[in-house]
Amino acid sequence: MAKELKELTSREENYSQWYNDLVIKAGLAENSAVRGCMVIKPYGYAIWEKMRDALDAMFKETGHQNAYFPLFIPKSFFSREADHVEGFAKECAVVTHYRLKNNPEGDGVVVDPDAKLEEELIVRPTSETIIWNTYKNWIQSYRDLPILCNQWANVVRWEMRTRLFLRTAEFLWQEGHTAHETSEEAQEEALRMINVYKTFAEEYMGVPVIVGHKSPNERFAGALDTLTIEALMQDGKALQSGTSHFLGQNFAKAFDVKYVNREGKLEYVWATSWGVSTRLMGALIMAHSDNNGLVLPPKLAPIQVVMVPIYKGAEELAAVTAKMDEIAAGLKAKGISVKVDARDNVRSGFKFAEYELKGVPVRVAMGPRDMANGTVEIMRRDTLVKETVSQEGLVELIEGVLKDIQKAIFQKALDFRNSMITPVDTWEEFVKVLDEKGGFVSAHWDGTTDTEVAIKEATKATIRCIPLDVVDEDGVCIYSGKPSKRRVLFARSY
RNA sequence: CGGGGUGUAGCGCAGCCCGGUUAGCGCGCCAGCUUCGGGAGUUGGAAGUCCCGGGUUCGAAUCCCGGUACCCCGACCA
Repeated sequence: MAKELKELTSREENYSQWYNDLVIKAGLAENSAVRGCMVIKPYGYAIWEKMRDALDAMFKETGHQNAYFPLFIPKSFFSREADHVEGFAKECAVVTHYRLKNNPEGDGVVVDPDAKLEEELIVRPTSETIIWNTYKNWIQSYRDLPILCNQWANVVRWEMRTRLFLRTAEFLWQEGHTAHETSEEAQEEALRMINVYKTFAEEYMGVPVIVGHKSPNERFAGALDTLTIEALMQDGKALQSGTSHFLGQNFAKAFDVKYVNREGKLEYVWATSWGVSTRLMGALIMAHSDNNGLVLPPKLAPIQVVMVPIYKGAEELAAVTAKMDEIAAGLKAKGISVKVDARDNVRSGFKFAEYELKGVPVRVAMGPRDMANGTVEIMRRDTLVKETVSQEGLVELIEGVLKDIQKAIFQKALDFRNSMITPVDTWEEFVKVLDEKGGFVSAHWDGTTDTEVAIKEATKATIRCIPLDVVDEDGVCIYSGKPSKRRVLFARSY
């Protein structure tokens, strides 16, 4: 394996290839036999579980409950909201039959033509329609509101081009679907949840994000407003990492969901939906990793501390691992996840490289010299700096180092991100920055979809968002020269 | 869906152009000995429907036709 692991291509050569190799070699995921789908391996799934658990706790903290809705959506449900159909029609997997039979003309099986469904079923690309069809039965009065549900599920979108984690045909996600009495309440909910995502991205993933509104052109199909968190990858491309939508009464109208309000009158309910997916895994990998492999934030690392014994012979190994087990017990008591790797079929140098590839935040190595001196060697993954420290007070030291790594990788990503937001005022500058520097470009835009589309065609850059904290400032659109009231963020993106 | 590339042992590849003994190499795996503070050395061993189907030929990993899967680039999208 030694040589093979070294073959991680450098980021500078081909970022996409590097990312793909890293995902596969670090044991996170691989392509499945089914076109565009992925197999998430145990180590990758352990990271997803960490993310899922942290998010789930935050959803519950904000008053949400989990539920589960069907995988299959009758075609007729799907077509009730016009914008929604248009947004998803091109990428739906469709179930047309319910039975196979032995091939009468030879080997294998064929679809039984007698088993054609009356109405085709769509494999959910998102669940608004089936959920709103259900909510119709749940809601009659203002006393039934709000409904604050989330579901953890898989969805299928038959994308033309796929990339591990970033865009797969099937992906895992959570989708929140809420129903409210008033427009204001629904909008507050949408804002609350995008801020939950921001907190999660920054405090757990260590990935700084910009919160803002999508332009009308980039909005979710069927939404009145889409809020987004936009992250920046190390190659200067943006990644939409989570969205929260104010759906207005569109789905309530499409599925006829009315409630009796406090004045005794029938009214359509107001809705939101919000989601993040396994794409966050891609964000995590691309935001922090280096040419030695993954760099995981301690809060999401399946293994936070790995202990590698250095020894000659079985006796020394036993002695060193006994001491390590003792230290590990102390760490575990503090809630730190530790692995003592006492394998004797690979050498310690191999283990070092392996855990670096997997992004384990802290490595502790101990050999006979340390045993004699009462020390250990400790290395942090983010800086790769090694230090020999006393075994005395080691648990507290490691606790501190983990916190420090969590902070440091966020700060590093934040500094990089901030250095990659470039204000420009002319079209020439705009094109130049996109081509030569990348990252976000802060520029005036006249607010029209025509201009946005023209810019996209000319440069491949899209409006990532209109930041929530944008300050109003008079200017002229970099493309059309028409007046503009504020800057928006453009970038090339995944 | 268009352009380019790849498919040969668990993994990474050579061989193919120019058909010809028993299909090789590195890593990994199994056994032994020596090693062990940054991806060990050595000796022996196991492991292959050469992506699938058809064709040409005395003979096909190699040539021809068809299919299929994956990767990169583009259009589309979270």
